[in-house]
Order: sequence, then C-alpha cells, then structure tokens
Amino acid sequence: MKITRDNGKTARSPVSRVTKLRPKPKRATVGRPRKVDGSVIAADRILDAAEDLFSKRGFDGVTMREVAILANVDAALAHYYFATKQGLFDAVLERRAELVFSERMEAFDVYEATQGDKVTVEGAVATFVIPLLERARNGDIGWKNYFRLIALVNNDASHVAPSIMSYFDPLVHRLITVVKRALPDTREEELFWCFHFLTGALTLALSRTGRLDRVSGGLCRSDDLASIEPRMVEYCAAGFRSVCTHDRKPATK
Amino acid sequence: MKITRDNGKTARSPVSRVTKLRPKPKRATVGRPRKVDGSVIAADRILDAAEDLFSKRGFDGVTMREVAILANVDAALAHYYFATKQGLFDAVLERRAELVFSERMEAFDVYEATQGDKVTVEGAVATFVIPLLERARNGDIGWKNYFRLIALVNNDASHVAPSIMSYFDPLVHRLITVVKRALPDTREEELFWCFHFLTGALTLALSRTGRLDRVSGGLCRSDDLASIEPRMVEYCAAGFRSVCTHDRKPATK
DNA sequence: GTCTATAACTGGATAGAC
DNA sequence: GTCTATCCAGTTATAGAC
Repeated sequence: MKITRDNGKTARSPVSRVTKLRPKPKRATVGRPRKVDGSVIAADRILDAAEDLFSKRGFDGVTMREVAILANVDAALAHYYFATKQGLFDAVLERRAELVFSERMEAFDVYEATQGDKVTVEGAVATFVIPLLERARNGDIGWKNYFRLIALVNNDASHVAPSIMSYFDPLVHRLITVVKRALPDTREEELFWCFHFLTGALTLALSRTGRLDRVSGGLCRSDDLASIEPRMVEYCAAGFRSVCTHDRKPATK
Repeated sequence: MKITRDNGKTARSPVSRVTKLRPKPKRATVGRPRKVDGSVIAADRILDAAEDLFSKRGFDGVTMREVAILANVDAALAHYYFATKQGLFDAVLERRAELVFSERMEAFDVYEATQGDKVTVEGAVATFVIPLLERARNGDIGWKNYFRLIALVNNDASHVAPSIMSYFDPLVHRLITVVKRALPDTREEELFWCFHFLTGALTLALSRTGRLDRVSGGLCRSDDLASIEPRMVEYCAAGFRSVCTHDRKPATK
C-alpha cells in the first residue's frame, strides 16, 4: 500500500537530498504493542494523534509538530518512527485497514452461508455496511476518527486516495456479486452505479460534518449512527431495487 | 459569507502584525468584467486557477504561488486582489454561489407551478438535483472544478465548511417541503435523513474521484454524469419512498 | 529511545519602485 | 495595476548528544 503526495510544492529542491536514503527503523505498524508505565506507548500515541488531526484537516492541514504536541511526545520522535509525514499518514491508514477488511469479509461469509439461496438486496447492503457502521458507532474515538479519515480519503480527487481504497475493492465485488444473486437479470453496470450512490451516502455519514444538524434545525444529528444505520440500509436497498429492475439503455445514453 | 480557518499553524505570531488592517482594495467578485487584450482579466484568471487547484487539493494543499503561476500572474497580484489566501478561497466559493442558488430555486418555482397538486418524489428529487448536475455536465471546466470544490467543502469536517453550505439551506427546505407534499404522512426527521443520503451520493458524484472507474474495471466512469443523472434520481426517489412510508419509532432507537 | 539544535527550506504577506 | 525584493514565521527533516 503506497500513497504518495507529490504536487509541486512538496517537490524536493534541485540539490540532492539524502531523504529516503536514511536507514529508517522499520517498525511494523501492527497490533497494539507493549505498554509503558500504564499508558499506550509513544508510537501508538503518535498514530492516535495523527489519526485525529488528519481526519479533521487532511494531510496538508496538519503539521508534524501538532501531531507531536497532541501525542505528548517530542517532535523528532514522529520522524524517528515514521520517517516522513507521508509515512505517518500511510501508517495511520494501514493500522486498522486489515481488521476492517477481514471483519467485513467475514460478515459476507456468514451471510452467504446462512442464507443459501435466499439472499436479499437488503441483506447484501446490510452486510456491506453494518460491520463498518457498528465500529464507527461503538468503537472508541480512535475508530471514529479512522472512519472519518477513510471518508475524507474516499472523497479525495487528488492522488492521495487511490491506494488504500482499492484495498477494499474485493468487498465491493462481494457486494455486487451477492446483490446480483438477489436480482439476477441486472446488468453489472447498474450495480456499480448503485454502489457509487451507496458509497457516497456512507462516506458522508462517516464524515459527520454537522451540516445535517444545522439544516434540520437540530432534528437530526449527523453523528447519530444508530438512526442512520437502519435508514441507510433501507434507502440504499430500495435504490438498488428500483434502478436495477428498470430496463435502461445499455450505455451512456 | 465568512469562512475562517484558524488551526494553530496559521495563527499569527504574538507580535502585533498589521495583517487585516491594510486598506485592501475591495474589488467585488461579481460578474465577468471587462476583458483585457482579448483574454480574461487577471483577477478572474486567478479565481479560475484557484478554483482548479483548491478543488483538487483543498485549502491547505495549495499555495498562493502555485495559483499565481497557473494563472500566469505575479504572485503578489493574488494578494493585491484578495488580500489573504482565505479571502481568495472565499471569493472562489462565492463567485458562482448565487447563480447556482437562484437557478435551482427557480427550478422549484417552475416545478411547483407546473405540477400543482400532482408533485411526486421523483419530481422533487429531480428538481433538486438536475439543474446542478446539468451545469456540472455541460458547463466548462470552471464549473466542473467549482462543483468538485463544493463537494470537497460539503464533506469537510473542519470548520471551513459551514458557511457556504448553509447558504444553500433554503434549497434543502424546499426539497423537504415538496417531498412532504408527495408523501404527506412522513415525519420531518425521516425526510432529513433521506436528504442526508441524497447529498452524500451527490457529493461523491461531483467529486469524480475515479475510484468507481477502477473498482468497476472501467465499466463505469465517475465523470459520466449523463449516466449518473437518471439513475441517481431514481435511486434516491426510491430511497425516500421506502424510508418515508415505513413506520419507524420516533427517536434515536 | 528520547531530546536539543539546527539545517534547509517553504509559504503567506507586504513595502515600495515602476 | 503590476512586479521586485524581501521579511520572517513556521515546516520537514536530520545530526548528534544523552
């Protein structure tokens, strides 16, 4: 999983730099390691802080110093562990990716094993969406930040996005496959369009921007995932069913 | 419309600075003014360049120098016209906001005048969404960039977002009102949740991130708004109808 | 592993000549 | 209006001492 940001501004100066040649201490970013005096160790505090800040302000809106301050470590330590800001960003994204992925994949295993031939659109959408929303809802603040960051990245038109998101592609194909079993006569294209709308709704839900709170006059809160969950499943399932059962011309129109 | 970004890093130094006290040349950012030697004048080129870059990399991902270079003007000129980077950002957002707003508002006027009592959910959703998608589809590159920027801002969890988005709130209320006429027994809450999903789908569509292209193996292109338009209307209308006609417990569950 | 110090820049902003 | 020349705070990143 490699994510690079390299617009002009970040470009290195003409003079040769040693950056990247330094033998960085390649500390794997797996698991939650040993504790130190009862609290989480530094590297993880740094990841937590970075997760928090990046999720709110994006890559460029955050400085290494801010991260270090929030993590309560020395500024140089973040570089010691993650070498570059980009490295830190990647590490944050990677830290929870595998767990999320396998958890959602298993949900599909269970669903398909349980339902056999009787899969439904609702079931497929719920399987795709619920493990994720549950973590976003019941997880600690770190999880909430992580998903906001994922949302931010998913919505990013620059090239920071691609890499991690494509890591989740198999899940999308799994969703498509199951929905297709529920709606056999649908063209793949339509399924992908519907997925697109689903993802958009999901992304905004995970961002918890607060706009809904304001426009609804406090009637709805964008962080009320308990209310969002059943409605989103129903909304999207209905959408899939409607779009996919209508005949439509094959191509772009 | 005031949008401020003020995380620590941008904070001014303790020493008093004259920033903001300078008598900035308050050039209004309205209309498309006189031309100069056959091409668009500098201020507009700056806005175009900023629109382009901000829409792709966000506020912090862009430097004033980059904007100036892309606009083919001197770096100091951007400051001359817009005083601060934030001022430039705001000006970009404001430039097209009023036109978009009134265009969409008029669409509702026409729709309601035409349909009388026979408003439908499809009709309401289409009225909300189509004027915008049409511009995003048929407009020049500037319009495409503008809408991507709007999407980016709509998805932003930091406080850069609120201001312009709430400028469009009346449109949201208009949508809710019309849908309510089509589905009279619906609780407002449900309508706002559905709007939330609609907005999410719309936001992602306007971002044109290219992720859909990859995950679908080229079957769908995220910038193919001609295909998106009818499907999004149908998808969201079905969602509204399904969620809003199901009885559900009043509150958060 | 952790902190101090600092190199080597970048970026926003402005004064003041044309 | 436009451009040159800066100012200077803040930024990433890295030695090198503890």
